[in-house]
Amino acid sequence: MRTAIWWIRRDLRLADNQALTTAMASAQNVVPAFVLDPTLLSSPYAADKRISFLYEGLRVLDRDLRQRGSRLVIRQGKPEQALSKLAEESGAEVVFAEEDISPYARQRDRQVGKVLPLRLTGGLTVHPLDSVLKQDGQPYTVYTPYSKAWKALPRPGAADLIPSPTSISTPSGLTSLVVPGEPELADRTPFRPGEAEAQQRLDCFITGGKEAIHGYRDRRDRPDMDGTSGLSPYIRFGMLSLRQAVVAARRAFDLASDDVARSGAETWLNELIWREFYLSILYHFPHVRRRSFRPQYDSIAWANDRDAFEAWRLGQTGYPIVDAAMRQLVESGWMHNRTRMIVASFLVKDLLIDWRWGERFFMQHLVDGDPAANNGGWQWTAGTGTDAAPYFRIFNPILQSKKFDPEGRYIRRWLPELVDVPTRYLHEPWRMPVETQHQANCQLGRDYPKPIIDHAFARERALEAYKQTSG
DNA sequence: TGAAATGTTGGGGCG
DNA sequence: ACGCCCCAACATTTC
Repeated sequence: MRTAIWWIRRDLRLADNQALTTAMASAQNVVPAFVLDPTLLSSPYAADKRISFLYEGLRVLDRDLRQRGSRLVIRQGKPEQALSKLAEESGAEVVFAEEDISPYARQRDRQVGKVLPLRLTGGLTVHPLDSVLKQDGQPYTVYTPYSKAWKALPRPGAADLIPSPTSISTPSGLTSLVVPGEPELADRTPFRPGEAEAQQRLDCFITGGKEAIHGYRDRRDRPDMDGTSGLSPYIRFGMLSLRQAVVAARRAFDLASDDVARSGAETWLNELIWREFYLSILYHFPHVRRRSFRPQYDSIAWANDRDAFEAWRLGQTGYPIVDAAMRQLVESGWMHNRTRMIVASFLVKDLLIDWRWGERFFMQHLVDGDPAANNGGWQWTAGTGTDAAPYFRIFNPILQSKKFDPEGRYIRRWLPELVDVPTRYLHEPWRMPVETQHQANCQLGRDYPKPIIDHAFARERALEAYKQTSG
């Protein structure tokens, strides 16, 4: 075959890329193409910061391609139309792409498949999603048995990773749009896009000792520490493949000098498997995108108070750990995983607001926003999903705050109005005597809100509301 | 990948 | 010395 299109979607990398490799093995010329899809870019789930990260990532990918004698071709419009036109112009006979599994992606790919030969390859996951199944052929719906089955399969090693091609032959003369974007938006997140940046972060994480993956088990739950990998946006856009990450986890395991270090590597591997588990859930149960995995929970009598949602969204609930986390999300496009659970529990259980409101808001702000992982996380917290927390498992935002941000460094980082509040009042500032409020330059109700709800009351209300579903 | 309520145990104060 | 109470610490059960 003379020419093929490598259609890039969420695989912005040259190394370990099965779609690119297959295209190059099948055709002499490869056209790396990205389609700006208005349906995705103007979706109610779109996020400015995530799109900026994507656009910057495309610029970096274009530079990487040019170093190999190729270039990125950007087009706009409905993918089936844009790709048909590009195929015509370039003489491409086939389109290769890494499989994506969200309901929209699958519907989109069906449309493209109607007008062009579309060959989908693996690469989104380590194990193909229909290869991790129970004995009876049904998909797993509980994490632990899923992870056991996942780990029982042969795992890729370093030798299985596909190296980056040294040169790619691409026909000249094809027109390309300039990547749109506002770099100043991208600057407001702590993530610099690109495959090289992803590799560098991965290397630091794997070889960084007790401050990195080898301390991961003990540090990952502490939002006041730099204890996580910070790789989620890169995995989201395929600047790092899950295979690469899993191989690195193994390497970290082998480098580990004691049980703590080994369990750090094992814990991180489990997080990668969680990601794959939720991809599997969305693939096998696409209805979760709109509804509860367990139908009886679609009948919860949500309070859905708009003012309460506003307070949550703006980080004005009066619970410092919640508010700090929401400010972190909106300002940086990222939130620590522990606080994701805390704010989600607060929205769903304390404020009794439909988890879909929170799911959408997260998608509108997270640089790493991924439909499968985000949906899985929200349904887990809401107790409506697979492997769900039982409905009565309700986080106490004060205890969580004391436990995971004991000195309040995370709270003070994101809530400047509380910097001078003594630590003993920081997790529950409403207990602060008036005199202390003056000394701390923080008058409750003026500089920082009083709590919008009493947790003990909210807990009882949530238990009652969930009980009504007879779940 | 909770938290609260309830139960149990054991040390120490005290009459 | 003994029984009784209190309560912290821990365990178990319940939501």
